[in-house]
Amino acid sequence: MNRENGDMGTEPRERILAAATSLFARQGYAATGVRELADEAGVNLSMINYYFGSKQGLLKALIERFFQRYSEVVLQIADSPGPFEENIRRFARAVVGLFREDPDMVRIAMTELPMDMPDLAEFKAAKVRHLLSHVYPLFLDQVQKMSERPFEIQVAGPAFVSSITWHFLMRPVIQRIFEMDFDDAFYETFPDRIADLFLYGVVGRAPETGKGD
Amino acid sequence: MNRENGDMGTEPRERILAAATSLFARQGYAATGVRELADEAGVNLSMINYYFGSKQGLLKALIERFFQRYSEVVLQIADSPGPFEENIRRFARAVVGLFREDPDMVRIAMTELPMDMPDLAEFKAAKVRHLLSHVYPLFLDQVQKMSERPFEIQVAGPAFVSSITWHFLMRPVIQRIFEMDFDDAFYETFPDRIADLFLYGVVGRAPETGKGD
Amino acid sequence: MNRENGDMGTEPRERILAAATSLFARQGYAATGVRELADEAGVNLSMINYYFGSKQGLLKALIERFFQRYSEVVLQIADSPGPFEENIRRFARAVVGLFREDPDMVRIAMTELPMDMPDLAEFKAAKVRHLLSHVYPLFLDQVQKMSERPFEIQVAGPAFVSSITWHFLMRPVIQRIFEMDFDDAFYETFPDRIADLFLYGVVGRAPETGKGD
Amino acid sequence: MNRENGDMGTEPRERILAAATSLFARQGYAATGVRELADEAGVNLSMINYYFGSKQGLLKALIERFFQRYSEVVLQIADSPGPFEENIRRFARAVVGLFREDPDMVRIAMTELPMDMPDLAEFKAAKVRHLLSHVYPLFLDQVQKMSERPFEIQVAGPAFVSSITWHFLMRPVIQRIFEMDFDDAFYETFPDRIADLFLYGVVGRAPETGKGD
DNA sequence: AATGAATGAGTTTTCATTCAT
DNA sequence: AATGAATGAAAACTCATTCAT
Repeated sequence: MNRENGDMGTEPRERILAAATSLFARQGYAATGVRELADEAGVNLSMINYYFGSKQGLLKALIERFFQRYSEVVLQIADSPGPFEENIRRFARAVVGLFREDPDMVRIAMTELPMDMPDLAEFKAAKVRHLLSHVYPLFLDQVQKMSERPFEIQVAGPAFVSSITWHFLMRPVIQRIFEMDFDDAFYETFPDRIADLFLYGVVGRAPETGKGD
Repeated sequence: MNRENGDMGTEPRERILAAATSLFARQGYAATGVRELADEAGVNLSMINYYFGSKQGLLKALIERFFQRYSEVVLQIADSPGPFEENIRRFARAVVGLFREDPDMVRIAMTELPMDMPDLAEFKAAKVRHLLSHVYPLFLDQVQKMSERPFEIQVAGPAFVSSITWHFLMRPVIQRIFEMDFDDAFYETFPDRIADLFLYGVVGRAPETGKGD
Repeated sequence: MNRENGDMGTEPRERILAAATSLFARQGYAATGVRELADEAGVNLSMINYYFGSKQGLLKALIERFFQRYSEVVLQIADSPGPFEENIRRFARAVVGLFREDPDMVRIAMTELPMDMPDLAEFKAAKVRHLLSHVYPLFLDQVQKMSERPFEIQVAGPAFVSSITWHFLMRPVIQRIFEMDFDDAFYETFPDRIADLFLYGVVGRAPETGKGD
Repeated sequence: MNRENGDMGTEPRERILAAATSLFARQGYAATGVRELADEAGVNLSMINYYFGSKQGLLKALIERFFQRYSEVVLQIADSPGPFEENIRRFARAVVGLFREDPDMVRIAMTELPMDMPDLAEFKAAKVRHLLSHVYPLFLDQVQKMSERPFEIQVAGPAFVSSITWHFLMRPVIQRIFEMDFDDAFYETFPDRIADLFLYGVVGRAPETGKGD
């Protein structure tokens, strides 16, 4: 064994997935070569095709894994619904928790849609639609009654999701701009900050429910 | 004149920029070939290097142009500040107006950051920082007083920007999910919906200065 | 095995080196294309980059190999020095023998210095300096005593080397001019002719240790 | 006039020739681009083809000019022959004088033989043959009588020429190796050193004729 | 006489993938 | 399971030259 990097204890297949996650997130799928990938993973070039059939297959495996986890997290909330506000907060906490586990995966799953993979595009669309069909019931009925304004899910839904996702996509940029670091303490309150903002806006009334438990 | 496609009235240079905008947005920078680009623009392959030096130079020109326009729009508001709420609404309207002009550019400018263009990354970061240094004063002081909760610009700022940007990045997906179309009528009210959401949240009080309803 | 030309017995790497030696010598490094080279070697185009990294890497490998051999030959003489005249003759014989093995290599190693390979230029300069530092002691001390005129190594050294090298560089031209052929018989006496000329000039006294006549 | 380099007083045609001489000598004909050339000369790109028809035409003009001058110098000596030794010395002085005027030209005329210019190759060969037919009579008859050894023009001729030419081709290298500079003083004695070496060798008898006059 | 935009064939290099071992 | 040599297509880019002005 004379490999030069990476976590050599783990399986080759896992090492490839880890290397791909890192490189695809940093450089993009199209801009990352399989040779570079094999080097980073410390495996032979041919192993990528051996395990995943093709570079495309590797990306597909990555994205499927991400949505698998996403589904688990979301459906768990959908299966035991509570009051509206609590749903929002649980959703924010769960998604933030998931995204923190592997921010690179977020970028890949959200960003990459190779033009020559229509089946992957369809797969993603189907997954998202399926997720939403479970999520919206958590909010839609209740918010219609509570809101003093007409509620447009096509506007509010993406806005809520984006306020979490965007944070992870742009985290390096945001950190540089505000010359700060997002540490564990920040992420304890972050989901509730997001939920508060979504529920009451920047100038809205104080929430009765405490943040960060 | 024996060109074979594209909008032949405009200049070659402009046709290349237009083709690049469309293709980069749809397929990504790395996945788009210069041959494909030249075909789409109806120009000779060499014209890309002739006008822009390299494929990278073309991307840079594209992004610089976008931020140029972005700056103009934002600084125009910053130069004549008004009350907090009005600033938010003007900002939302201006940015939505700009993004509608060329949604493809939004995707490119926000998404593409080729690993081997550190100068471009720095350029973008500098532009954003400069913009923000003009924008935040419009909101920061006033919102601190108005808000009943502690205000965190690092959370609320990106959330506000993302609620607009994300809409344009994900528009095709959102349209498919809700089986609808974003027409002119929608965009008349959209900026104020975004502003309302940011100001008062989904369940917040009705705005007095409602627009479009 | 379905290769179409060249000497198929040898390894691809060697075939590339052989083809490059021939083509670079005949046409020059810059004027020889990698496509042409791959054809001549009977290998796939990509093999050149596979084995040598780049066209430049191929040239470098060629030149390094030449100087490697040159060093061996010269240092072998330097390691067992004899009387001055004998040193000169042994040097001439050794160098002529080396150059005859691969005249094309001589041309390449002496002529090619691509502007964009400063490291190669430095490599060559270092090699030559190293060689000379071993060679000059063979002659310098003794010739100073023997010569009736002041001895200038900067003039005589290059003149001696050039009288051998030039022959191989200009051989095709010389052959055409004198309408003759340089055969084995010629090369048996050639080194001593060169040595005689260097030692005694065209009108100098006959050498006692004449060879080949 | 907003040109950035070169001697702007001279004609465009001359500036192109000067730039080509410098660049071809440094980088080689094949490795020098016409755009680079036009920049160096401070003329428009198209002027090269306008004046010389093609890049090849430019090289041809350069080489023809060199051999024109070479011929003049050599034939001037051939027209007024003297005793053998004097011929040798006059030849050396004349050629060194010529080469010093434009060392770059020497390199180009001696080195460049583009494969796709057979007419130029023939032109050069014809010129050289013509020159030699005038030069050899200066030496051949007389040296045969004087020499104590059999004289081989095919060996001695090139050796004599090379001892001068090589000096100019390798001058930068030689200077670096010996950490010295070839100044005017050096070139006053250089032709006679070369002639001495050719006539009597390194250990031959002292010449009666003084050097450097 | 002079320009510079435009051309198309050419360049070197890199790519994902395959295959014999 | 694993290797690494080999492939052929495609990549980005450069070239000398031409042409309308």
